[in-house]
Amino acid sequence: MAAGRYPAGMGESDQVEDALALLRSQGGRVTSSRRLLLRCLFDGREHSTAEELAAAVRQLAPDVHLSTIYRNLEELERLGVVVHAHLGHGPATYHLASETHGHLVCTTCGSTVEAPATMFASLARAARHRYGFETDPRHFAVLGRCAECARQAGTAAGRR
Amino acid sequence: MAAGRYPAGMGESDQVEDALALLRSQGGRVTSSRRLLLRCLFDGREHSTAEELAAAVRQLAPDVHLSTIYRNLEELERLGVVVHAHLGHGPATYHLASETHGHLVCTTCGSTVEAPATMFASLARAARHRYGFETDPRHFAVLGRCAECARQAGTAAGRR
DNA sequence: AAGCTCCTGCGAACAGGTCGCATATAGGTC
DNA sequence: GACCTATATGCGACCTGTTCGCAGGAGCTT
Repeated sequence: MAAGRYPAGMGESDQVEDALALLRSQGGRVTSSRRLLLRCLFDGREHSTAEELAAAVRQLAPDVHLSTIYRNLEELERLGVVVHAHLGHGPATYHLASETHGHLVCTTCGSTVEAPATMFASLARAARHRYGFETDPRHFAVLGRCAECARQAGTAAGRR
Repeated sequence: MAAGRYPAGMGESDQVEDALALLRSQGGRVTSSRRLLLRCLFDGREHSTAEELAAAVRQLAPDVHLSTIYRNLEELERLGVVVHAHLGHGPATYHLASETHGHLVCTTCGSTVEAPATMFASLARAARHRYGFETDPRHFAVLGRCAECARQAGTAAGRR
């Protein structure tokens, strides 16, 4: 689980460099910790916490500090490269802004299901219509019970 | 803002006593801090944080400790009397389970709009249908921009 | 190569929440 | 009403997730 996460191919390098170019164009500087962080974001699984990203980055650069990860994530978020979402009670998770989707988080087992933005379309329409509220489809976290946990709860029903 | 929140009339007393009876029927004990907490929950505005509830309770019983508030809220949640929800980045907010609704939280100004559960019906249906996921309509927190902030952002558009 | 920024490591601080412990108190029993 | 036991409470310590201030280091411009 720990090994084999990072730089496998070279596919995402372009995207990493694109993001770095954007960063530079805004007066930011290209540093190795930033490049590594971006690489981990593009390579790793989605929904990484800051801690997980720090661990991944440290496999190649052991001295990168957690606070640097946080600061860089904040910067990347300002640039629109990544977004974070709060999935339940734990730490925030970060993923690429390009992979916009909602999250269905199981409060029983903690698993998360990604739901396409289209699933939220009617809700977004209703919110706009009734309240003038513009929902942000990136930042969704809908809690409930995943199929498996719902089934188990159903089986043991009447208990409580 | 500080004065006049608690025990105004006697209207909610029945509900408070109902909840206490439920508590007692489960082996719990009726204590003054619990009665006060319930009263604040019924009287106060919805979406109170633990800290706010503690402040309200302390107006009548200054020695009630914050951890007691947390423990009692946890207990009341287990009994299904209250629920908590996470509205954005701040502390969790608690409200009566009977007042079930979703929340639209403005990420710009922090205001929250309560949305009836019906607004989430089609989302809930889609989630169940596609993923077998049973959404919990009490625990929603949908982020975005309220009408006012959206308008201002629209007015100043092209900036950023 | 110098110099001005910006970035980083580091630890301290912070916020929100939880826990363990000794003491107090609710509420059943005699 | 006194007694007893389980439950609640106050209190402080702790924990997790995140932010901040600072001094030193490294990118980019000239």
